[in-house]
Amino acid sequence: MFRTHTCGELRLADKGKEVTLAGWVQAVRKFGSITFVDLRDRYGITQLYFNEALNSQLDAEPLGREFVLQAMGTVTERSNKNGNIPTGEIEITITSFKILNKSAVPPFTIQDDTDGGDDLRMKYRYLDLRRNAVKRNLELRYAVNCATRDYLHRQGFMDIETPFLIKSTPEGARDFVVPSRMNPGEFYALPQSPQTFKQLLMVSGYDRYYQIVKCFRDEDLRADRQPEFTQIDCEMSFVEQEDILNMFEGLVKYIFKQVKGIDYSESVERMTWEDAMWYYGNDKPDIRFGMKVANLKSAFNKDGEIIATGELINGVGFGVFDNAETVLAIAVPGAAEYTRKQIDELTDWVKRPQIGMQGLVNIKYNADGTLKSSIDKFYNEEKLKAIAVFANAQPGDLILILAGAEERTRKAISELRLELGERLGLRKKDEFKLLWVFDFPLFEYAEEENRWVARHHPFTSPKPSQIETMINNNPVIESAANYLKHPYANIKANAYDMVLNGNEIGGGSIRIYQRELQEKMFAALGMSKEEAQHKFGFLLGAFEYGAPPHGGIAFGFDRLCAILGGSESIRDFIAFPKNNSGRDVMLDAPATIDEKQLNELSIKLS
RNA sequence: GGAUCGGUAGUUCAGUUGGUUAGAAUGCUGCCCUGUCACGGCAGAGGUCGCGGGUUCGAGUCCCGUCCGGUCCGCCA
Repeated sequence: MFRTHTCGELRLADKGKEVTLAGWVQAVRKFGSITFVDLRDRYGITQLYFNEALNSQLDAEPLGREFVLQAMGTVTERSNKNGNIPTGEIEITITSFKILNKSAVPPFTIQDDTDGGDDLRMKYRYLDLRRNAVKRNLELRYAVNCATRDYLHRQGFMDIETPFLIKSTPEGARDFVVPSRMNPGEFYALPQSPQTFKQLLMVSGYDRYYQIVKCFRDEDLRADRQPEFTQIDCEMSFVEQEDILNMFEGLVKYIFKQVKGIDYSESVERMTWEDAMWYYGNDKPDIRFGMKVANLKSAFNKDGEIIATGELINGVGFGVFDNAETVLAIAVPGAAEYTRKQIDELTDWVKRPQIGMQGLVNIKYNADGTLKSSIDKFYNEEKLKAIAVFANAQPGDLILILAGAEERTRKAISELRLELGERLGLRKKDEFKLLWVFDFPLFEYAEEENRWVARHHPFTSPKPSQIETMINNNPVIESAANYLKHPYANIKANAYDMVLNGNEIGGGSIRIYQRELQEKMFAALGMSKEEAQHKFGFLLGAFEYGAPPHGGIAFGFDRLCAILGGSESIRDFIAFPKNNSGRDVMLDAPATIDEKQLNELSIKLS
């Protein structure tokens, strides 16, 4: 037997027991003829005490960091206790020991606050994974996994595996492809999601399906994006949007409870996509804080009622506002006392190419009610006051205004809002706020191709009231400049996203389940009948054999874990992640393959 | 495809207007130490300043190119 106990379990109550421990040498502290060793395993650290009787053996077989050691001895009460670790009241007085394996000197310290940089840690990931900090993340991931399976199992969901070697489809992200040796010149694709398979399972009658499954997308990476990632993929039959929202906010609340001990008792907030865009400039707003966006240029409010705010800023000869398509403002609470330097710095921030604004207008709504702005030349105090009130500012607030083209300005004000929320400490890591965003547009206009693309995916159903609009109108866009006037631009989808603290953690839809509507959808996306049959014939065929109404959702598992763990980056919640350029620096993959392999696959490199 | 920050000892970093022998901490090696737990003390080893080119009397430092890594934009239904 290699061990009787782990390195994390012995306590004072075990005093006097004869035990055998096995683990890694965390640290060696030698004092003349006695030696202390911290022995570590997955469960904790236990101190070993080697007295003078073992001194000569230790001299002959010196211990180094990360050696694998088996040690036999007696559980003893310490004379000097260590309150910092759970086993700190005891030590093992060693009677004999055996080095099970030696270790080279590790390239970085195996400690919570390691001295290793990211690159090095990834290269030696198997050492990095020994560290508590990373281990805790993987434990959290496993807890989320268990809670998910537990909840879905109890709700009658079945885990059914779907294939990884499937067919490439042009819609959506780039596919990773795999050459077929037995079918020269042909390729499999790795799934971007099991979408069509889970829909086929609905046709087959497995009315509650789930899978915690790898998905693959050959697109550029980010801190929260990996080329292979894990989804909690779910689908249900005989459901409406409301059923799905209830079922899966139940799942997320259950995860909160099981993993974080949080009772998320209030109901999850809901917001239409239009409201999200209007008030936050963003389809995944962080609603942990306010600072809603005010549209100074619009003569209408969000509901189309005339409010004539455009009069506030137009017609005074301030070209920046007069010529802008959109003028958007946020009131930053308590920031009226920002210095010139701080405001200049914010101005530089919005001028960065990633944000791309020309400048930033500010109005200080001082605590004493006076106003001071960078546009005093054009607006008297009365007008400034009116703007401030419209932007929902209180005395003491700083109003920041961006002007420019609609899409860019919305995006910029959204980024600015998040940045200030961050700087003001309004985005607390331990505060969790869920939000459903729904009624997304069904289509998006793809400028390069002058056609419609599915905003979610081509299996998403339109709102029932708009099916007629979709069927009765020609999808062809006559004039690219006027695409917004096309009836398709206003069709809303039966689609919904779950947002957590400003991150999209899940998204789904009620699907199309009639062949005719699905064919119309493919046609709307510019696909010929033959093309649709060639690419999705299996699905269209299945829809002829009694497809039930169905819908579902998929959660980004890695991202959900990262947010619950208080991290921006998903890499530390994945045991073996890829780097920024999609490389595995430990394996040094991807790599070239030899001529023989290429020949077998009938592949010639260009 | 683009922007931006970084690359100096095993590791994490400092290195002034371009100027003597490139430093610190930590790790590593050796010796000393009977109660440490970030042990301590003494001594020592350790560098193609990512790579290539240029400017200069002289380059870790300036310029150009390139490779590698981080973050972001585009992209990611």
